[in-house]
Amino acid sequence: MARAIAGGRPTVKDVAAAAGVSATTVSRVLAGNYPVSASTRKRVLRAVRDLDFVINAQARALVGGSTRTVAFIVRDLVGPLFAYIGQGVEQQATAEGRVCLVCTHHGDADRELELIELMREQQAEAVVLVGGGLRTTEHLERMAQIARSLERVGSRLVLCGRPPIGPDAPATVVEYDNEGGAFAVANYLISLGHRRIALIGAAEPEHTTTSARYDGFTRAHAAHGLTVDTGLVVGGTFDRESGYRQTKALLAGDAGMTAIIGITDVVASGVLAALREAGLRVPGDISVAGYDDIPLSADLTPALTTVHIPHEELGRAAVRLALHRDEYALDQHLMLGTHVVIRESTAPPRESNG
Amino acid sequence: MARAIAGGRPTVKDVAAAAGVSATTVSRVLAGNYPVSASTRKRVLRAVRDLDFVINAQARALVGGSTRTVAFIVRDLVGPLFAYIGQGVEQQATAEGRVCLVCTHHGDADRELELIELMREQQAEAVVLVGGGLRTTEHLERMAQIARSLERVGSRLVLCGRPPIGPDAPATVVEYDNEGGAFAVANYLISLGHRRIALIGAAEPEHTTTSARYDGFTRAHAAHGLTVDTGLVVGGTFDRESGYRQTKALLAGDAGMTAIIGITDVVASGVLAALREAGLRVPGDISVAGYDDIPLSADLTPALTTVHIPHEELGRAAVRLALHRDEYALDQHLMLGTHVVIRESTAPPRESNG
DNA sequence: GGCAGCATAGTTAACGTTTTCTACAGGAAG
DNA sequence: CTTCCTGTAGAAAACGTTAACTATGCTGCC
Repeated sequence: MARAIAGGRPTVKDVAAAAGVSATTVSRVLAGNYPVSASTRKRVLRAVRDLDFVINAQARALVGGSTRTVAFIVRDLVGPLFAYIGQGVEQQATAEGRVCLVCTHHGDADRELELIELMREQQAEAVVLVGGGLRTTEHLERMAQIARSLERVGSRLVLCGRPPIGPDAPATVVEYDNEGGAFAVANYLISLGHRRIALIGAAEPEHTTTSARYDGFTRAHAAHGLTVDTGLVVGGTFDRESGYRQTKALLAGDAGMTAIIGITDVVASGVLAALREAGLRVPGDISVAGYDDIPLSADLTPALTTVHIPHEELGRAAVRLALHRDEYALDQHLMLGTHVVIRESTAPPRESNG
Repeated sequence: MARAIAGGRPTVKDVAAAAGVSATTVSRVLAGNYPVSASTRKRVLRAVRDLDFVINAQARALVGGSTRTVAFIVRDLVGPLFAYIGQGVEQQATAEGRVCLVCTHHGDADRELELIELMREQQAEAVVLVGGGLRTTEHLERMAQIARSLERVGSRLVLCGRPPIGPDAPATVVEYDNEGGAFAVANYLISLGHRRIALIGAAEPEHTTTSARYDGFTRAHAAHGLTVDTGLVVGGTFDRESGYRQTKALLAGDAGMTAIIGITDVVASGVLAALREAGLRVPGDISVAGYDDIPLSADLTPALTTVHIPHEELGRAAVRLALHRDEYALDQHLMLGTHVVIRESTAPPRESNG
């Protein structure tokens, strides 16, 4: 007892001395992987409590081979989308007895690479990259190289919500059906009778998220024998402000749409604000839909029809697949489904002609 | 090169062999803390690149003494409040060259204690506890003991957004003025002329956050010579559903309040929903305020008057103080200010009698 | 020319675990 | 009464790195 109060960190040796056994025996009592007599076990556990001993995870990892650590690298902790995926990662990691390292890169691709390197130093068993990234060939090649680097040291690169980097790169990929969700929501609006549907925020064709959603939007039109009026497809960024501004512009231009799809829920919230300001009622005068199904969307007025992404399962699956890649060897590329969540912001157009 | 492709994780020894030097020299080149000739350095760095070597952080920590790791333990990753504080923790940790471990306990106090233990195994330099916790003497005593345990191993317990656990417990505390914010918002409503103000969600008197807010609420009344009608102080959890249900109940009971304060913004969003459903206008018929100033509150209709908490600075300060506790020795208890953010959900009562 | 002092580099012993491998009982089987 | 397990325990090596010494040339100075 005196020792515990006096000294620094007690070690296995200290416990062994206090219990009158060898360090080996202490280790075995703690691990429970070797027969130890009941009386010895009792004495050891007593000493552990008395000294307030905890094992040194670093030392254990050094000899044991594995750190039991999963890293996740994310743009920001605060975005609802990222947070939910991160939540899934953390939960699954915890469920698998792993500890979670987290880093943010705030959209800086170079920083992202640095962080991966850092996680390699930390000997993370898996490195989960969350959210979209650059699609330049240079970046992809660097990423593939990193995937190989990680594989060499027994770790695993996991792409979560981001398309694969190449056929030969050893990486686990967990995507969601971005194009399918866009198809579904556009299809739903068309089925309601809408014929002139605007898509706001489809700016960067190189961005994987944007282009997949645009593709689904187009395919839905084609499926109904319609063609997309490119005048109704406008760009912008992923924020609220952008949705607001672009909606104002469309209204001013008298585009004549009966429905608007925001490229994300956040954009859609800006759309709603602009429409409200213009005195238009949703969904009476015009229907609005979003994408992502972030918690905000249920709280908007009216509650937003949107596309649900299985955020949390995305994170969980990422960790599960990566840690059990022997069992799931054939399944290292997973595509999770999306579906439309119908709320109050959509209705048939005023004069239905469908 | 062949070695890098063939083998497992290259070690300092492998690099040393490839560069024709000793392991010590490699270590010195990497650390840059000892003179090494330019030519040697070049050869070593070359070998590092060729072998795609990264240092083993565990082994370094084992001998070097420090893991350069900060742990933060939080209720959930997804709550906006926690996420922002977590963001602050992560940023400051990164700025200080530390790596961040994250765990969630989902409100389970025992799990929280387990996690602290786990972080002690991980040899985290600081263990940051985010958000309110229980205030029972038993829990406080256990917490104090943990603080001492951590101190013995050179780590540090940090309470972030939670009051101190006791004068003798070695812990860093970064609070925000919870009581003051509650006073301010209640005072503001009273000044507008409100006399019957409901407080929704003040359920658990043992919860630190709840009780501080209730105290501020009471003090504001007292400052104006008013007494709180306990019939207007109702319990519930911290979610939207709770705000919704409790508001319904108050309306049904004909409580006659002219303003409602939600214990959090999320609760307040439920309040707004219930009022809207009842056909009451905010702030025309009734005023509503929240607490926390999460991003959602600006997007609600009407935008919510609330109390701003310096979320991110809370997290940053927590890490800063803990890591530099030699410099900030006298300053290990910090109280950050809060202030009311007036938006559109509050106005004088319909028949002002103030 | 001898010697202090500096710039480099290497040797060796830690750090705190786990994992062989070895050891010694006591009991069962022959 | 050996012999051979089986149950329990310890000794020593290993994990990958760093830090405290030690060693070797040099340079420069008396």
